[in-house]
Amino acid sequence: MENNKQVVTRFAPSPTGSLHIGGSRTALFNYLYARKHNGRFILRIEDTDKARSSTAFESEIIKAMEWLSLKYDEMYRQSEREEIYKKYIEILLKNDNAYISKEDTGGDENKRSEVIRFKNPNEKVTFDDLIRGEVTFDTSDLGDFIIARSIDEPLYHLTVVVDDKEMGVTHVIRAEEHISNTPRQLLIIRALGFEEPKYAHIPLILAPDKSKLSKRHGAVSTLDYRDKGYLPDAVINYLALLGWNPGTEQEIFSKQELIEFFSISQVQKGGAIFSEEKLSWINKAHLKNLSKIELRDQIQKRINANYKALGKTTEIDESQAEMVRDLFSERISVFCDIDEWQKNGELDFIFNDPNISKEEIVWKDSTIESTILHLNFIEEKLNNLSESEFKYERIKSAIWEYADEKGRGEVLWPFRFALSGQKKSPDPFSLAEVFGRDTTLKRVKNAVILLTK
RNA sequence: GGCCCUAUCGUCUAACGGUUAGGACGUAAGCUUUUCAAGCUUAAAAUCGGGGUUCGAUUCCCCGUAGGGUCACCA
Repeated sequence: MENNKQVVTRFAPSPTGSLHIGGSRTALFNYLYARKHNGRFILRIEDTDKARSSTAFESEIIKAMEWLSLKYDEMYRQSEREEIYKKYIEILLKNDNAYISKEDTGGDENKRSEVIRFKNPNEKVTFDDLIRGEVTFDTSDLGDFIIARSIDEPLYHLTVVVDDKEMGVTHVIRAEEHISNTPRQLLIIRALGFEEPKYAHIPLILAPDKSKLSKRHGAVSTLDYRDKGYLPDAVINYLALLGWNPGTEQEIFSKQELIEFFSISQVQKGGAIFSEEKLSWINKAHLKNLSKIELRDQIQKRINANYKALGKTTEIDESQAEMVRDLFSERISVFCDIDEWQKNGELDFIFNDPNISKEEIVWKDSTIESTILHLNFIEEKLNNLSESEFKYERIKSAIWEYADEKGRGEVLWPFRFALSGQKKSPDPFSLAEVFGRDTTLKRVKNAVILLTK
């Protein structure tokens, strides 16, 4: 067969909307297949419909692919290739495989009175889909379909066939909705005497109600996920797993691993519901691969952007971002989690001394008097630690025995509350370490003063 | 409606004729814990229905059923 031919795949979106998550997965599968087989991956903008295509959408598609770093080797625009299509339309016309047809426009001024139709041989067409096996259509149902508005205005089925041939595309990996387009394209391919590419129709991505994913289901644009703060590698990882499986129990993959393990034969036939919960879990796993510096920078960027969006001039610096990271990195699944905390003021205690509630700082049935006693003990113990000794373990061992004796909640709750002013927060030892000696002692003293009043 | 595709826990999926039907997300419980997370352990949870084929069907075939795609001078 043609096994030694170089693999060429393509992603062929029409710039009539932003790149949605399903399109990204199609692009990904084409990308992975090409890379795996040392082939070429082509981006082809299918913008023959001038009325609906826009360069704004085109650049959005490109931006999304860049974000996911789905690098293509070549890029084409169909709007720049009309001469090529014209040549083939003429061949089809000359060989009597197509003809100019007089149309009844029904008074529609957008419709042409003359169009070019393909002369359908009305035969059964069978192709071997890499995912579904043999698929057969009776093309006599299709009639003499239109392949061009005029000799200079080709339509989808014609341009796809011509481009795939001209670009040497060997594998057409596209969404399931194109399955019924395949017989039409095969008819044109046969009329032109082209070699047939291999087809792989991948299943659709579904919304929770099993309908086709669309705008009304929330975020569907790929760039929405960038804006929410998902990591591109996590999105790729999740998308790959939606409809494909490695045959092992591994779930977290780098892009390199995906290229290594990807295989069309392991692609699922049925549609899959998109689950943001699982995406979020995968994102969290990928977050662990980020360096501490990257993590800090991302957090700083996110927080400052949020302040700006809220119309505040406040900004946090690197060391403040480091504090947030050290205290909260374990709790972040997606960077947009920070938005919520920030909105609820759950992060404020890191940057400013908290306002402490006199009622809430007292543990359960305890009293103000004993709370003061405990805080004084803590202050005294911590006072004995130098700045460089102010580490989690040292702080803990300075207080633990006492807390154990008096009741951990009795001692640790007020300690933590003095530092955070929050009913929920990281543990007091982490807080103390991150805040450092001065801030910690100051906040403990403040709490005592408040309680003494 | 015609044509085509699909069908395993709620969800993503494994099992390519023989398994106590496995894993993950989510859910619940327990452990841990000053709180909240995290972490660890455990549990509940599935082969759409009916016929075949076979010693034996999740797996192969047929018929239903359900869901989806497509039927443009869009792609």
